[in-house]
Amino acid sequence: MSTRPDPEPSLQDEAARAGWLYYVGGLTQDQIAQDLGVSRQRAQRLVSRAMAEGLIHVRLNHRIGACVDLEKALTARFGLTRCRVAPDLGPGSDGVRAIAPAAAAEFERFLRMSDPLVLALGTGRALRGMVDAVSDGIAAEHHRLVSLIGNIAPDGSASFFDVVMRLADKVRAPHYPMPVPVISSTPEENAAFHALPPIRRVVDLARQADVIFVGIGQMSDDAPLLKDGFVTREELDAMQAAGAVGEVAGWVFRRDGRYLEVGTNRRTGGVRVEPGLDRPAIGIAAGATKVPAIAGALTARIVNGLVTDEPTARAVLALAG
Amino acid sequence: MSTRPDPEPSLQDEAARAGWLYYVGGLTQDQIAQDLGVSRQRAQRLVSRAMAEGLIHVRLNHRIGACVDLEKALTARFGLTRCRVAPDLGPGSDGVRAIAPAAAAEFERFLRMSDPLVLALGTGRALRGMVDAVSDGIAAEHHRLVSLIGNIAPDGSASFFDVVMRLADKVRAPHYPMPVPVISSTPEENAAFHALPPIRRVVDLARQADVIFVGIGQMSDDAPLLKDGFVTREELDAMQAAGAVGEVAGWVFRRDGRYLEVGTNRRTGGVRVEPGLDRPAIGIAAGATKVPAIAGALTARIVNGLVTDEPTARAVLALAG
DNA sequence: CCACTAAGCGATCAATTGCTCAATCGCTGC
DNA sequence: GCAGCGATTGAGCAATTGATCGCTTAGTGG
Repeated sequence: MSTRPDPEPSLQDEAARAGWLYYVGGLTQDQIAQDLGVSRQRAQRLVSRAMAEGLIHVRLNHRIGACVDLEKALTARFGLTRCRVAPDLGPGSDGVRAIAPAAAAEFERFLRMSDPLVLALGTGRALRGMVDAVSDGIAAEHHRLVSLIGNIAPDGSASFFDVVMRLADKVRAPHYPMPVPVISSTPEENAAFHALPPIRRVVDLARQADVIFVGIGQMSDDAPLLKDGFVTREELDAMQAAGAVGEVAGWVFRRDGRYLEVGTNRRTGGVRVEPGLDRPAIGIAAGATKVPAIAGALTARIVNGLVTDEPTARAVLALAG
Repeated sequence: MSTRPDPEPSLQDEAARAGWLYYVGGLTQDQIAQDLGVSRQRAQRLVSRAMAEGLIHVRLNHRIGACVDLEKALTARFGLTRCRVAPDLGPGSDGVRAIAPAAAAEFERFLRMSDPLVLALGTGRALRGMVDAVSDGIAAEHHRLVSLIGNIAPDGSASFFDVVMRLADKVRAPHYPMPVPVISSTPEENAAFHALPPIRRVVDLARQADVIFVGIGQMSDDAPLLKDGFVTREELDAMQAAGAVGEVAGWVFRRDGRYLEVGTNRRTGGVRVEPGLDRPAIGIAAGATKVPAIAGALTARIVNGLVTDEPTARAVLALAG
């Protein structure tokens, strides 16, 4: 119908255009096919691809009453500076899916600030989801992104630690990974790493971060630290016996949010998030198994802000009354 | 399935939740119906309502190559400070639909700035669309919104002029309407209005605006000024004979962007956007009939930024080559 | 040069969705 | 008290959509 003189649109361009016509324009896939001069099946695949690759962002522009109430309750109970509760996505669904857009929006608030900031980040699935949901094209060259946690895994795989890198790539900000083992095999090895001047500089930068975003891990039998091979079954058992319920940036804490003095905490690299900071320290976490961990981190004010979902928020309040 | 203890969710809450489950969660309407405990038809109506009421925002997160090229070409040709070109929504569609999200994003950039700004706005369908697409919940109490154009219509209807009010309502910013006739019946009446001290204060505020957002109207036979009854057929004919092609905030200009010295310009209230400002003056406009008007406003630098759509961008470049 | 693999394409078909219509509900005014 | 009126509801149905399958094509390695 409309003649398009596109010389050579990339596949992504075509997918984006199809998604735009479908979701914003409200055209049917048949019309899109006709407009783009392709078969209907191809149009359908383009639309689906646009969504899958995150070319189309969908955000909820209404504060659902029940969620606002939970935010208020959490803020009051734990004295939070920021709190967002995303609506439930239904029983079968993944908490990370639900909180990723809200977490991204929260993060973008800081990205858009005009004063230069140092933004410190942990790792984990929740943060990964957040980064994927951040809009690209927000230029943030004036901010610095620094990792709180080491990027050397026991098996050498670094795939899980590119949160800062992926983000830096998206927003074109300088970034500072933490080139130390997540957990060294001995306290001495850890100390040796941290004695090196280049690493000291990264650590100092992370310590002076203006804003902190971290996931919160549980220390139950399905602990991420165990699944990813950072702690052994025996170490986990020992720390559980010592009261471990959760972990932030690899540092394990008890039910009341106090850090353990034993176990892998003596060998954990990177920067520990100190309780009671006056700067924003936002926890991003959702899921039934994380409830005690989240409650602990909030109680001790390891984090003073929270992004979570509806069932988790309810459970945390029920647990911590 | 999941038990929801919602005491009394409002209709909007329910719609928002349904939309969230559908668009973000990817559930089918049957599942949503089951989850919310309503019939499938009701779920479908809630989802549709969520979209219609703008509770769900969809944004394209990819710069389509062809649009980027047009932005570059317009920027180079007219020396613009900002330029956004939204993809075509297809032949039958309305240009305003296409540019509203992009315009809103542009506007939100300024809203989010931490320094207090004076933001001046015109009127028109394009600005109205932009305002509707602005996310609510961006607190902007520190900015001031001021209208460039009078809010007294010949027939007394003010429905068209609530752009600033609607916006102020959304972002909770103080706002300053311009309580003068859009176009007075005599130059003397206009002068009398502008001599009043309270009006002088609003005018002064608008003159010192840090950022300006305006629509661009055409002066062809379907001119908005004529349709809305601000000028008579005879006045339009006379101004067309004098070379009128477009209008910004009610002030009529010629093909080269110079303001007319005749016609209603001698009686137009409010603040004229002066050519060549050093502050951002963003035009929001799309549509085949507006092409000469847009080209004129760009040529004379009445606006130094533009948000438009793909076919309009092509046409403007073709005309002003 | 040929076999093999992976990716993309179009057709068919079942599931999902959105629209129309008649019935019901709740409210207003007589 | 009841007729009238608008809004809301559920049922049925047609259009739209997404998945599967076999086929073709392009690229790879022997």
